[in-house]
Amino acid sequence: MCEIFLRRLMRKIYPKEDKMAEKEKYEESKLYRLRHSAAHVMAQAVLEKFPEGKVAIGPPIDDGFYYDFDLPRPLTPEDLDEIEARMKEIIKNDSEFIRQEVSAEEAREIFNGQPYKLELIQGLEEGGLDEHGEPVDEKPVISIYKDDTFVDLCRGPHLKSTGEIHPNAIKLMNVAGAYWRGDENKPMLQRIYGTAWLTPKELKQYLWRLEEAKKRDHRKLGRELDLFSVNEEVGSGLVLWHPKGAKIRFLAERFWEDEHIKNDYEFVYTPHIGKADLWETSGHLGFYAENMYAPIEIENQKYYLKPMNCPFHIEIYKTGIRSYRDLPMRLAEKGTVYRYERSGVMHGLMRVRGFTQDDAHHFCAPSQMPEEIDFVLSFSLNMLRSFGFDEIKAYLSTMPEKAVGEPKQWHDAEDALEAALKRAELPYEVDEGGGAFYGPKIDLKINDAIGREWQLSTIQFDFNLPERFDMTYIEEDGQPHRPYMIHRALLGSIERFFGVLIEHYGGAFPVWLSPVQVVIIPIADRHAEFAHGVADELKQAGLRVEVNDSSDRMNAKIRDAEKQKVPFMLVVGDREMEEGAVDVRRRSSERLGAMKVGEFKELVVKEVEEKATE
RNA sequence: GCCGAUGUAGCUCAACGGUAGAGCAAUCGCCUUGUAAGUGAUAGGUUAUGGGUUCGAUUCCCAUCAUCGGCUCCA
Repeated sequence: MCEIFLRRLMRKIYPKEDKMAEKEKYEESKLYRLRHSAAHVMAQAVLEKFPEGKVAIGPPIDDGFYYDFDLPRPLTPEDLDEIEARMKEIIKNDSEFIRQEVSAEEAREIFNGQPYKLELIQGLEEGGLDEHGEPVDEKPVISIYKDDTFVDLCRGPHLKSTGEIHPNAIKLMNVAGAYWRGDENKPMLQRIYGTAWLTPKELKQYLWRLEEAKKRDHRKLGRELDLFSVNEEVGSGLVLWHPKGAKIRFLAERFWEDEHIKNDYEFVYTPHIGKADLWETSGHLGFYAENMYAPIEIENQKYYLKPMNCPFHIEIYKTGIRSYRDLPMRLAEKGTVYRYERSGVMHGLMRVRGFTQDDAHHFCAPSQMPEEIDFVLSFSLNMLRSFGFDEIKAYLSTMPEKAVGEPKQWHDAEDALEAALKRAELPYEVDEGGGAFYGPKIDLKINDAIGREWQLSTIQFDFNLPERFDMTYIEEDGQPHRPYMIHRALLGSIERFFGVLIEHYGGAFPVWLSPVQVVIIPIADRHAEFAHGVADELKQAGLRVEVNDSSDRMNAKIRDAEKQKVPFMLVVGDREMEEGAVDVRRRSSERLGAMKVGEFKELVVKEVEEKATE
């Protein structure tokens, strides 16, 4: 899909309503004041250590706070320990936070020698920008907060005194570089991240949650479960799918394909490169060039690796005269695209340079549009739900200030999108003016098992490309008309989707997606033949089965299967052989006891069909 | 791309200015086992790559590449 050509030009952030309410609630909470206060305490500790240091800003954030500094040397982990220790002393001093309102002139006096603060003061004075560099309407009151020996330019609010911070409920986490005001042309500062909670118990729980998140990190599980790798020899951001990961992908894609066939999609295949002219026509070389790989030159022609599939699908559309009777046309392709990503941004499967989109383009007559939107939204939701994502939220982005196409087109499209959302009874937020310049869109985001939000699907209108490629169809009136075009990706990037899937399930995939569904564990050598017989029977039913006939102890085999997160373990020994049975154990450690092979087979086949999750 | 950290066996980690060691995994045996690790032996590394300093570098310095945590950007 043609995601955001002119995002920087067009993007206007409008606060989203319920996020807004949540944010306000947080900002009024004691926890927020505590974190803000902890940031001040930290800044004092840092300045004591580096008297010549310059302070920038230090707000509370989701799980804690940070503060940015300009310091004479890079901080080390030992420095953090020292700073944290000093913070605890400052807390024990229990000094009061004192607010004072000052004039800009007084503020400049107080923060003489602190260039970042002086810049902030100037911003406040001009009433133009707040501490995040965001525009503000009114000229704000300039306030300072003092505690112990530290004074900071600060809007507040704060705790009554530093003693309200529990010294064992704070922890400095790490140091990172951060640009002053987030601008990469401005100086790089050192940011210290800390976490802070009301009680030591909450801190402990938070650290435990971090550990849990680490355990389900898809990069770690990808290695442990032998799913994929990213290899230095091959190149950064280029994924190697190992047999087990590829098996999961195959199963997911097979389901995806079946669903598309059932829903009147037609599959197409398109090349990985295309001539410069194509990308000129599409506008990519104008707007997207910085994300594209350098051209390949052959016979005096420049070819570019495709960053998107749309131009090819459009060219397929254009190979014939299309009648309104042919529409809607739905062309789908799992198209592999390449986008240049800056070297520091790659992240496992989540952010890569080569990835496959489960892409499709819908071409329809304007009159068909509302129905087409309805269809594509419910199709997306079914797809996501099939993979076990039940918490889905939608984001509707509407016409930005600078946009192509008629406002009427836009509003019709937006209305259709919103109507579809309402019919789907989906919670959604509207990002007014947040659409790309070429059309409004719906993004679908899911919440994973530990509550993190991931964007997967996107459904985007495009009023730009049909124009650029001069696409037409013949209407009832016998005249050529411009079709509507919708880009959509349901899983998004298959690589990224896989990463989310791994983290959502912590590697314990539902049975229908498990690369190995059943491991059979013969207790002694004499049971191996029987075990293989059972395996064959299960394989006949389409199950993915392995027999662990190594000379390991049964316990070791169970441990191994558990670590590989195989959904079912079948122990077979003398008793089972006699009865033609298997002793069933789930990876959840639940023992289902002995059952006939046929009975077990039915159980698993049913779970596969139902796409059951545990 | 930027800031910082890191790069030692397949994995997780030791050690160190005098050319590397453990556990797990692997391989080969022995044991023939009842719901998360039986046991012995063997093999496995130009210490990411390329330079420099040094009598000597895996260790110190520089560059490159990659990874990690962030920033920026984003599917």
